[in-house]
Amino acid sequence: MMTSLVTGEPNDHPCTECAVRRLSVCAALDKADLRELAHLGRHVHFGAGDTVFAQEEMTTSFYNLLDGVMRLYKLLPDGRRQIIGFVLPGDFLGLSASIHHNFAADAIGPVELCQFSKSAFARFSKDRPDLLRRVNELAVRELGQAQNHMVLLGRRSAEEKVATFLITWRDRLARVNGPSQAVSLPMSRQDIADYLGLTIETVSRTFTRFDRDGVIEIMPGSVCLKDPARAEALAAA
Amino acid sequence: MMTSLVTGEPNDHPCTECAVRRLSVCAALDKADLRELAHLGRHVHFGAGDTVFAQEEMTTSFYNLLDGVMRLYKLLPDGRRQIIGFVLPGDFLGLSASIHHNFAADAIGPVELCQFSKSAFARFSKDRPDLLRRVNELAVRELGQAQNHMVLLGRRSAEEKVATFLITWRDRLARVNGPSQAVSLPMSRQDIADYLGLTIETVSRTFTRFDRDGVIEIMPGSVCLKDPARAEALAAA
DNA sequence: CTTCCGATTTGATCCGAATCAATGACCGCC
DNA sequence: GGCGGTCATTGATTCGGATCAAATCGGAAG
Repeated sequence: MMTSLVTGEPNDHPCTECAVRRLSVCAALDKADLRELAHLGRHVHFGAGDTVFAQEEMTTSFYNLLDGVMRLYKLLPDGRRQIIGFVLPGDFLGLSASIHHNFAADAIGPVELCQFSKSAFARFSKDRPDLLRRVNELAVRELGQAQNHMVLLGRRSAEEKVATFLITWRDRLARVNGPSQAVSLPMSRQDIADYLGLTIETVSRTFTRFDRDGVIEIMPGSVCLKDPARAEALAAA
Repeated sequence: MMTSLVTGEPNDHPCTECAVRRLSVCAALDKADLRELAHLGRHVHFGAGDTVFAQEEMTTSFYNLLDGVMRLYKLLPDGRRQIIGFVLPGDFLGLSASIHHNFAADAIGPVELCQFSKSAFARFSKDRPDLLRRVNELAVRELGQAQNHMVLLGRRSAEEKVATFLITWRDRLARVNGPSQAVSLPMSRQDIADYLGLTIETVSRTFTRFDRDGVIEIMPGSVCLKDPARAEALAAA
């Protein structure tokens, strides 16, 4: 847990060549600012299952995810877990209303992150309204996702939850990798269950039913969306 | 529905005397800026049950709630409703990731709002990093609330949901009105049910049980927290 | 004061998803 | 190639909360 590798002092990759720049918070910056920001960020690596930060831990850094997938979650004292989101390349990580994190973040597979000291980033963004607005934009987008997820958790059946998850996840993957019929699922069934407010058994049964009904085809580490229209109908209704 | 009363051209109240300033987005502004902002905002009134804006409606304004309570909700095509939050005086309203609202907002009782044209507010905030940071702060706080609510919706029992709601609502009221054992509940049982992902019957039964067990005393339009410690224990576990 | 009507409470029953319990598939590792 | 372990699937049963169905309350209007 929590073994990070710093690959290169300050930041040996010029941000101008960053694969996720157009998706990330950095899209708001011009060349000169990017060059300056490059000195503040460092690349860090975490292995599969590693915890990048724990709930209640002090917030010292912001992160941009460069590669891999992460899960964000909150734990109740008795061990129940709610996954509040999955993180994809380009997503910004670490905004918090307090000086502590109020959720934990794990690497699902190996991940690469661009890490910024919170105070350095705050100093850098202080007089850059474009960057502030961009951070705002990302926070508001996340808020919108959270609101959609509340509807799913509070008012949808197991079948609708799973269908909605597949469609939403496919669309998010498409923004990063381009569209594809194959939907890669790097997270475990337990992760999906904890994201959807279900048990692992219910998730598994629903996948199996969708497979039998020809909506999807289950494959190791992914599913193939055989009938996207039907899946979308289940998700919308 | 949607009949608003504009009380006074531009804004006849000086913002310096605004009762909710310390809670609102305006807390970030100095006297000169406040005076300028006063010209951009106008006070509007809505009656009990009025819809201030509907889901999918174009986003034209931001609002500060001055007085009263509102509900924010999303509807599914078949009529299922999820209330994603209640709004109290000082709360900022209208942030959206798109040009449309992605939820609807109703006045629960009569409400007073301070309305700003979105474009005018954007122009005003453009070169005021302090204000941008304050908007950010409020968005991040709301995001935190949404994340907490996801845990509640996904992983808590009916009893825990109701207890958590009472404690959280009491604490929010306390920030506006100061602490009190009486917890005013201006929203209907149906509203509470749609906020907690339950049915009205389950909410009612849980209230009744808490009353019988001496945790609360049910009163018209409010409850009295007889045993806050026990309620907090139910909410925490 | 009485009537009316929506909001709330209470009761009986049902059902979807959780829980409990094996079994089966897929790894990495000797 | 077999072994142990984790993760996923499948089946049987239970249970919490939903649904269906009446009462009952309480405030507004006359």
